Amino acid sequence: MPVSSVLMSMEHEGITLDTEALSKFSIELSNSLEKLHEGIIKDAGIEFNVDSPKQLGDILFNVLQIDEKAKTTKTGQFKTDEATLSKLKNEHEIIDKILNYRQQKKLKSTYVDALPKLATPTTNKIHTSYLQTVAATGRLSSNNPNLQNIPIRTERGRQVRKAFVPRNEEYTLLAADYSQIELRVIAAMSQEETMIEAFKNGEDIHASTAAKVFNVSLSDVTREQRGNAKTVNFGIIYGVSAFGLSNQTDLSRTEAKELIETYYETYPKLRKYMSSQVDFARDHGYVTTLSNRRRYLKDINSRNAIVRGAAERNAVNAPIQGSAADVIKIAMINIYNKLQQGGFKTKMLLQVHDELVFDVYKPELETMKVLIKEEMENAYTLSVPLDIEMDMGSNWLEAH
DNA sequence: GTAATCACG
DNA sequence: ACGTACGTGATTACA
Repeated sequence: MPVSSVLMSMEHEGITLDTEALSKFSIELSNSLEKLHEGIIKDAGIEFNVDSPKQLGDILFNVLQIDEKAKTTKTGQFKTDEATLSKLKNEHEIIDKILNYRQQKKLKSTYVDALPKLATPTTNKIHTSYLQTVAATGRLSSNNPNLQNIPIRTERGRQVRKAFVPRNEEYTLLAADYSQIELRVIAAMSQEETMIEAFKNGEDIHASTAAKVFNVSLSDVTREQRGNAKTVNFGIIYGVSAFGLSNQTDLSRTEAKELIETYYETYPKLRKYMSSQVDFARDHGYVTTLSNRRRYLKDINSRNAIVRGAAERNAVNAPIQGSAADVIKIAMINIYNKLQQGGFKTKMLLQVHDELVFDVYKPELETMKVLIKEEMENAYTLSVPLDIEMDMGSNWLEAH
């Protein structure tokens, strides 16, 4: 309940959009899309709707016969998703054009063209809605428009993020995000000393994990080892399988299985904690977060092993993801109250699961850096420190 | 209304 | 042999 008034303020405040930058970008994308579309039709040798996965699958696998062992979806259509197409990049020149077309079309229709239409004409501000009763774990969700999935991973995507700007010259955007909050939560909840120690020492957790599981010194950890350790660390939060890990890495099923086993030997309390969560769920029918939010798991005792397996992963993941959500909500309430009490002009604008975005009145900047960091790090006391990264700039990309 | 796809943490 | 990592929302095609 206390979060709701904070969300109301954030929704009402809105964030300013550089609509001119987006309309220029839209024209660029139109030109690029037209060329790609032309090339795709030429390669196919026949006119078809490139936006239809059904028609595209027919062209790729029946007409061009790019892959005789093409996989299908549960409805019998050929799969044409990114993972599938990426593997076929070297088989035909059409593939790369389709991947580029898809990416640019997504950016244009979902963000570049859609967002300016939602801006209030007099202010150029857009106002999302935050929902507290959608996500099963206690996270927020955002819609109309969703401002929790603004692109960042590709260069073109980052152009979209650049269009989120401070309200005027007197303000700067500041983004503050929790560093590895879910891993810190699982380390604290499981009381896994080795992992707690790594966080207390301010270590790079993925490198630290790699050093331990591959039995090398921290300075000898290769990029590949760190990458694999990072994937396992994330996988643990979701309830990894050897299959899932091998899918996400270059490791074989057997290697993935061995890595998971070594991981649990390195962090034995983690495995204990995870099975205790599953046991609790079997006995009570739900699991809880730090703030006692419950997630009910009706399938936890299902006779169907697939269904039960999914519920067991939920039993492990929900307390972690949900506790991280508890922590940031507490931080939001405390920051909001401080901003109100201090009569500051700075406003909290956005929440993206482990990140808060502020429009900071420049004369308040030094005060805000301290206040925000302090409140986020001390929102909840765990047996591991919470660490914040923050940055600022004249747009959301620079602030991130 | 559902499926497929893809954007984010 | 099966089916497999957690949580969302928007767009498009299509029945």
